[in-house]
Amino acid sequence: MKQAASFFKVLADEARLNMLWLLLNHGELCVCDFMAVLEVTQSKASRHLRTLFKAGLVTDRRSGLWIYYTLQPATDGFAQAFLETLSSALAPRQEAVELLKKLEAWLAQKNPTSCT
Amino acid sequence: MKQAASFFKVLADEARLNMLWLLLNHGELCVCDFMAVLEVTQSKASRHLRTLFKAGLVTDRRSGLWIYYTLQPATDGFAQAFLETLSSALAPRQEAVELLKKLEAWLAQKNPTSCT
DNA sequence: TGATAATATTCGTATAGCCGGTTATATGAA
DNA sequence: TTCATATAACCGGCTATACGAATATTATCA
Repeated sequence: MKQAASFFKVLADEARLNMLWLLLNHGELCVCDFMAVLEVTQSKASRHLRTLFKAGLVTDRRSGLWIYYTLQPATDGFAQAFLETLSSALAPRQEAVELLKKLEAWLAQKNPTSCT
Repeated sequence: MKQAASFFKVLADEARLNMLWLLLNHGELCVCDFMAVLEVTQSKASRHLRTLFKAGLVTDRRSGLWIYYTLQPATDGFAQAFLETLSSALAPRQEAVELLKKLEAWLAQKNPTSCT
């Protein structure tokens, strides 16, 4: 039960929910993608991604200067079930749809070798 | 998204998860039932039940001195989906099964007119 | 009315979590 | 090696939340 509570603590933050939502719909994203799409500071983006990482919900992969984050597949069964529910619960929401649009727009115009 | 985050904040506490789990498996319970089964102080039991109430997850019904709490049916759709997932995710857990046993034992020996 | 039982609320405190700004680390390029 | 970029980690400050103890509220009963 304690474990369940700490899992929900990880979900209990808007920034982290946004990040999970993006990752649920787009394989691999780097920190600067989150910064751009969610309009958060580097400090904030990195911090929350590490939280997700420590919780075992995402993995990272370094490629040069950039670090890509991905959803960690089926770690837990418990987490798996809730992420699926989360995905379907968010999908119909206006706000969630907009976020994905914003992500696509950002990726389309992003310089593939520089974040700035 | 903000709304989703605050929903998970409500779930992000062991005491509240325990309470929801009991309510998912047993229609109506009064505050002293939670105190006995979860072995928490009156203050703690009442406080967390009010939190669930304010979040719209449970309703209350007064009968004499006692106040009975029940799951609020299908308020939200969002909440509904997660409570179902929660129920199936917890069901196979040893700890959760034990809690239900403890609840049954308590209800069986409980004096129906007095908590003490 | 007074006493008692069940529950809610308040109070003071302690802990946990979030934040932006700053610094440290790692990588690649000149 | 030096410089620039991307990211992580650290540092105070602030806010939110949890807790037990004490108190208030509400309902019942004598």
